[in-house]
Amino acid sequence: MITLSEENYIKAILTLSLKSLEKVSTNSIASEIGTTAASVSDMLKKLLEKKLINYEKYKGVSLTNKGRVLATTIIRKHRLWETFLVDCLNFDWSEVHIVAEQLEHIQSEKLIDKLDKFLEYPEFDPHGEPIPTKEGIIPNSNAIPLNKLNTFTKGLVMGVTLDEKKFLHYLTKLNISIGTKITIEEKIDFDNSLNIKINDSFHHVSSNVAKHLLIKIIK
Amino acid sequence: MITLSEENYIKAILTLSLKSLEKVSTNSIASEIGTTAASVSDMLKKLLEKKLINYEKYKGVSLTNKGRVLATTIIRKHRLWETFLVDCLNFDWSEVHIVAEQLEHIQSEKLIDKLDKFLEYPEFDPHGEPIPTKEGIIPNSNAIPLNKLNTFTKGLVMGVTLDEKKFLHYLTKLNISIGTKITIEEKIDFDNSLNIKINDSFHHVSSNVAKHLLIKIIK
DNA sequence: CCACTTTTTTAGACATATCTAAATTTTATT
DNA sequence: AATAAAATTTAGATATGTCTAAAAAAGTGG
Repeated sequence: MITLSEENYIKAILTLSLKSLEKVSTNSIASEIGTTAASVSDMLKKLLEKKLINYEKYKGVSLTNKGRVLATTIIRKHRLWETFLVDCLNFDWSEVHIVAEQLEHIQSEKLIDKLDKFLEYPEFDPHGEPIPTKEGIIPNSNAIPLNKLNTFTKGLVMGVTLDEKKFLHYLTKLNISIGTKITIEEKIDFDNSLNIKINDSFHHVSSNVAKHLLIKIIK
Repeated sequence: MITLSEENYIKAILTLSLKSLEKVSTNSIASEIGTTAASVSDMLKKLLEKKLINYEKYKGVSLTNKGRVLATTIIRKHRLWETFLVDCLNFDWSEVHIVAEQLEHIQSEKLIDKLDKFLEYPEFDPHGEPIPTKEGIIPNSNAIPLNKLNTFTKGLVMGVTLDEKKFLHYLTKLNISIGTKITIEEKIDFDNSLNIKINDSFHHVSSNVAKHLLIKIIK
């Protein structure tokens, strides 16, 4: 069972992860949530225990795949509820946030699927932010395929353009999922394959893999 | 600030109050909520502190006016959300309860007013239960005016049919509000006035007052 | 490379909400 | 009215999530 408080931390960690390449710091989480570094430190132990984050003392935090899926789901719920509040209930877009912060924690997959359908599968919330899919993918405007990036460009994986079991399985093996940080280390002219850095380890991927990975450039 | 847990207790107390004339017992609350009598005992102290209940050790519980208003609001929210789930999202009426149990605790008066409007001010939820008004009145099907009741009939005040300041002020003075238990002690033929028992004290009311009080007969 | 600053963690409290087991009060029965 | 049974409360624990203050680790500049 994941508590409301844990959900808020996981969401904050994703939000911060999307802003920079660095691992997320205890202090940044504290200021994002509006609490103390001590409280964050306590909570990180619990989140590690539940395998929602990767965490070493004094070394910062990143989300595990499980954590990323959870965080994305919460953001999906938040943005769908915001859409409902503005489109159906005629709320002003500026006042929906606090209400959606409560609604995003309602536990019912069925509810959110039915709400999605009722709203006719909106792609963007009232603030223009993309609504993550049921599968945990954050559809992205500024995301471009990995093979179009220049050497030494850094970016975050925002989604994939191929929904094939073997492909997704391969990505998992490479430790690539939504939100994973990738740096282009070298482009090989011969076959358009790439040497890339995934988190802290180096890998080689084919052009065919690269063209199906959507990346948002950061920093 | 009222916590989620406190809201659940207050709601349970109203539910039980509407079923019988007796003061609500610790054990009945425990089985309604699904907890132990010890936990209920602890919580009752907190609710008394917050002036949401009338409570004396070993003597049972009743809601104060403040508590009744809160409880009615929660039921209003619950029933409006159930209506939304069934009418808009095509949930089956049998599966909405657990989701509505979560949604009923969302804190936003504006949200519930707008939802009410969106649903076009429904009078009954999908289970046929009346939806309390914004003012905390539980509209009632089987409620009849106090002056139509026979001697020694017992009932609960379900609403009023006169929305006049002086009238409501007078009811407050008599300690009458939604959910108050009334027994007809004597009907006076001369002017159709009544001697009634309100909770444990006796009062005399005019025919004019009696005809504007809606009562649901119990037991 | 050593001292200073910043960041992070730990230690120890506190509040909420729950539990089990024991004590107390009320109620029912003989 | 005494005693047994039932209901209720208290005592003492536990778990979550928070805090302040102190300790420890990491980073920074002369």
